[in-house]
Amino acid sequence: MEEFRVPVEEETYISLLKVCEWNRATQEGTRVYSRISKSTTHLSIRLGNALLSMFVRFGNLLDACLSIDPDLMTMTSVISASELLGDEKFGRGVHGYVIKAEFGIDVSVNNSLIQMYSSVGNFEEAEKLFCRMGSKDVVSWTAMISGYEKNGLPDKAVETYNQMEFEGVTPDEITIASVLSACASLGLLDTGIKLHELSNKTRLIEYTIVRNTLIEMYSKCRLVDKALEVFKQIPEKNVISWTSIISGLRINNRSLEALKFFRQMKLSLKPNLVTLVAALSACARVGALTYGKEIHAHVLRSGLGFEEFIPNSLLDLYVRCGRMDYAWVQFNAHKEKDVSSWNIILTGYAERGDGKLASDLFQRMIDEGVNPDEITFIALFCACSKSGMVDEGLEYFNVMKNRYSITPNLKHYACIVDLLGRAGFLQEAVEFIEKMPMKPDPAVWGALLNSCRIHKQVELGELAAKCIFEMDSESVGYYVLLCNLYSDSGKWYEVARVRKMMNERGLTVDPGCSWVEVKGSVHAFLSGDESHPQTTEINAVLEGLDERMKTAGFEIPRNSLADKVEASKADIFCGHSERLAIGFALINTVPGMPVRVTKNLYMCGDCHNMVKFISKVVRREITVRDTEQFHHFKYGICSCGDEGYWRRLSK
DNA sequence: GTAGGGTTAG
Repeated sequence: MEEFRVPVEEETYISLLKVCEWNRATQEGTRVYSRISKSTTHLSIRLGNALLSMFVRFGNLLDACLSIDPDLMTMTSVISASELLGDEKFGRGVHGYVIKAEFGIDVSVNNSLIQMYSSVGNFEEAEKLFCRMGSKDVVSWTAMISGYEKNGLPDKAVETYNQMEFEGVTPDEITIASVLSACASLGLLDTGIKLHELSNKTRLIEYTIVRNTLIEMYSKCRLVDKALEVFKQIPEKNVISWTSIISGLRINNRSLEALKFFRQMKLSLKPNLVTLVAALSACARVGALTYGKEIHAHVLRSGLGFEEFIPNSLLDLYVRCGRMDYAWVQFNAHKEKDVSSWNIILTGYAERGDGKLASDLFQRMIDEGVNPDEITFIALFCACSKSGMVDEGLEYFNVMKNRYSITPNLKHYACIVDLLGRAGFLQEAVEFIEKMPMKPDPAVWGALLNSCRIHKQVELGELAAKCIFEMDSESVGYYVLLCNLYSDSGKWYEVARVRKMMNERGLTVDPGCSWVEVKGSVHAFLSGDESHPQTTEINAVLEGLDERMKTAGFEIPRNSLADKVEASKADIFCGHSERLAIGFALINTVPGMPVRVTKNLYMCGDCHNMVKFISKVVRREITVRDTEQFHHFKYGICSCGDEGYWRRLSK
């Protein structure tokens, strides 16, 4: 840069600073700064802000602060800049300056300080400031509420909101949005509904942000139809409205509908990264490989292929669709792999019951200098459990605590109970639970109950169930497990008793549903649904296969449609919908083409047998991904160890 | 004349 020969106007400095800032020209920028500080003793606010903005972009906050004689507005900018960069130390420095320069009575300055402290998780400081503030406004309250909400303390957020209401402060749309978000994460439907009513009364409902968070709240409280209703009422839906409803449907197991909304959205709006991640997640849940690949092509074309969560979402898509080949291509193409990338691919092998490969991968991950996190170990425990690698699993449990200093949480304990129990070490599993340093939750007992089902240990299973229902009598999954334990053990009277209990408590099991992709689009099959136009043909194919199985000397699986006496076998909650999906795929695809099915429940033993047989006689590879694992059928053999490790043990 | 604080979706 040339020396300036003429007196330079402020405007010129500002332009120069902007050029340096945008070109990240640190040295030149610093030279301009030193020239400015030599040529003038007084900085105008505009010049100060330009300098500040440049230094902030360079990450040099100290210079940023020293370069100016800040006023109130500049102070708030500096504070929010330090929050943006997560630099609490600097923020504290500014705080000190605020006190010295007597800015401390300004509400806005204090609000930004509260925000800064709570966003770095320093609630002690934020609360202290908040309490000491002579005059608080709605922004101060909202800063506290959203601070709690975003940093994992949603209950404190709701509490603070109640306090605010008590003190007679009127909330605005941002307050409502923040507290609704907290209700969403807590599943506080009652409070959420009250806020909805309040929004109607105060007309705050007119703000799209309020409706958007209502969509989130209702979705997370499992009332996705209510969310749809709110969505329809938004006159000008923005990207967040669409993304909220797409992910709302996704988390309520309505991914196919979610994709429908995604398509519709694209007619009028451009999806952003968050939308794309939600859409990819929906694709992954229903095995929509072709559509997912289209999105992949689209993100590559628009240069977003390696932005933020996109690479890992794509990886997850391929793993869940059972395409480990694509998954590896994606994994290797992604240069900035993080621990999640490794976790996704590890989970893939865990779901396939490939403990050996998972443990090799774990070693590779360590060798490449990636630090495992708690999810890594959950994946590892699952892999070990499904492969019967008990000793290895227990060893990882020690390694996790001792080498990686990760304190086991309830999920880890549940995994270990599963590891021991599945392998038949039920007594050890019980002792393990007794020695836990915290109160076992329903999931821990659920792992034991599942093991009891596998090993037909009715009495111990009943004990586990009793512990579960004392804490959680709402989750249907545990009733299903208990029913299956009884039915596997031939205790029909008990099965009927549990089912009656479920009815009395108004609990229903999701209907069985299977998805299959044929010629690029996904078709859904509900168990027992005969409304599909090709039902007759599908049934004919399945009956034909039944015949062939009979001739081949197989035990004939019962036909789900003719299934009248329900509580008579281990598969009462399977629904057999995968049979319909497979039948449909066989009719509509060319011979030899692999069939990939995804289902929302566990696959029962009968279906497992039947699919094994089908894969043999029609000479097709058939993949069924159920809620627990992948079953890859080929030549009459399943990848889960023919009948699955746990199935063999239970015989 | 303009500017600063709290803002929803993964």
